[in-house]
Amino acid sequence: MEKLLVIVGPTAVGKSDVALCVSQKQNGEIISADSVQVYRGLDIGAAKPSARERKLVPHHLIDFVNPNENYTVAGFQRDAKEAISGVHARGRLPVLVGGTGLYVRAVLQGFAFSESGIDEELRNRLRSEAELYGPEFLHSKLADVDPAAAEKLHPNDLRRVIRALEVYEQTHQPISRQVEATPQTPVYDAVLFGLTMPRDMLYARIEQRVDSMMAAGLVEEVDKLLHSGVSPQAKSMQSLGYKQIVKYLKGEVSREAAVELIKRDTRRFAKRQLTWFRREHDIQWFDILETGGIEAVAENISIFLAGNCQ
RNA sequence: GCCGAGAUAGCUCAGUAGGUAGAGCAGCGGACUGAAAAUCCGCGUGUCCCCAGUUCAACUCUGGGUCUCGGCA
Repeated sequence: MEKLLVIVGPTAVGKSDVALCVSQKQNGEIISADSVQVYRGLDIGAAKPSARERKLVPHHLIDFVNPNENYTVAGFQRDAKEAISGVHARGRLPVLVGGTGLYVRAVLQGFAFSESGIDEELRNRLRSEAELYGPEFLHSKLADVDPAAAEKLHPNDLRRVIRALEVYEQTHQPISRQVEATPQTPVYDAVLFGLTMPRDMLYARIEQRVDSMMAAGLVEEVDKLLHSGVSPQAKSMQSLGYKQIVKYLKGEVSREAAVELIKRDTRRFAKRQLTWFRREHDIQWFDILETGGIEAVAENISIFLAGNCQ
């Protein structure tokens, strides 16, 4: 089984810095597990690693998707697998680092996605049905064909209700079949590390980071993207920082209000990430404050690896 | 200094003919298998400024104090 180092944690906790440090110590290459960093041109808001950092350690799965395209987990799973093999082929250690929990899990657990892609037409049809008859309508429709899935989903969780219906209509199988099809044994010989820090400190870092993104020209970046033809409706533009700045550029909110919104939504996002990763098994957690900073954490991870790599 | 208004959740504020209190925002917890930085669900977190008094019972009434904000000086 291929070895894999995984570093997860909430946004702004310092994952990239730790990963950079560990990768240098361990002869590693970084594979970003980040649903926004994949998009070209979304630099400041996505907090992409700098050119200098990318020169120091090779980074993968950054900057390779057109921001008007819709990238998905299935694509990420495929691309990540390939990237991981590539790193191994070079005799180096792949370091999967990122805050997109679903992407990480899809790789680690080898989710079995069906061959059929997304049927946009079907999706749009279901969406307009929901608009016409309300979310309850779709939910009860799902209850007819896939009662188990309906039971697990709240009628208001339109995304998932629609997805479950899509799977049923496309494959005539309940969505739970996908879950059953995922392998029970791990796909990689993975060691997982989770980074955290006291909540108030994390929030302070988030606010600081948003301020420096603004100072670095986030507004100009979004403006440029829109002018170069990126649709404000594009998935990439729904990301934190972009969504709110688009609103500002449209004149719907003031600059100050947009900044506050970004901060608030990023705090909420960090909380959701923590909830997600808390549930993940076999994570070795490091509190960055308790451990004594980025370098100390990286050192600890290296020590941990040394003891576990035999 | 005088006059007036106020002090209740992290913030802005509502409220109780006396029976230990509730909205919005913020926050906290949770779910999550092809949009996931997305989507969705749940939860008031409180020395009701302080000290006395009246009362079976005071956040509420009375007295005193402290602080804040207006106005006049």
